[in-house]
Amino acid sequence: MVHNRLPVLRAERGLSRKALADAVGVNYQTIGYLERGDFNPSLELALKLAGFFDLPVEMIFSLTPFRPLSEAIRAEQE
Amino acid sequence: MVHNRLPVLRAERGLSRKALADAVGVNYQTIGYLERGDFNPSLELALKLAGFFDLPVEMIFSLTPFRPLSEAIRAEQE
DNA sequence: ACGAATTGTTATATATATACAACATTTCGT
DNA sequence: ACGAAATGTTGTATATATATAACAATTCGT
Repeated sequence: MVHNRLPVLRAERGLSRKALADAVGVNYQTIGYLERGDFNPSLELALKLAGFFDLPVEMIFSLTPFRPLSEAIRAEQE
Repeated sequence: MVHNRLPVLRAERGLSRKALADAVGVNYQTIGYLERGDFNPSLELALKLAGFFDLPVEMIFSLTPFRPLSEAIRAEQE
């Protein structure tokens, strides 16, 4: 199972699913499936999403659960 | 289409396809398909491969063609 | 409070990734 | 030079990702 930070990243930029879907060239419902964890993106889609958010793939998708970004930031400040 | 550096990385470590396949938990022929570009790995497999090689996904898989590692190293030395 | 946009969900169809088997060809150790 | 391991390739079967449609529920702008 692959965990993802799509909902947070999308929310942070105030994007609708449709807007994100258009940006990476997939159907808007595909984004919904991904956010709900119904399935994982293909590698190609993952790379496009990483490109769009300008983040490494690993910061968006992970084999182990993500810490909430808020926590991660606090931890980093020690 | 996704480009990949699997053949180089595997060769560099003197691994057989079977050894790599076992390490990431897939059939050895799946590695063959990937190296030949017959299809792309799932995101899950890509993350496992990145973990195995201890490299970011983007250094193994890319939407744009890779420069040969040898060239990339020379370019970096300028 | 209204309508419009967004989201959640279900269903169907197609494309793609993976497993597995079988076999020919190539490479490698001794 | 021999056998063993590794590779390339083809075919079949199954699981998963994506597109699309349809609709109910929710959120948002005005």
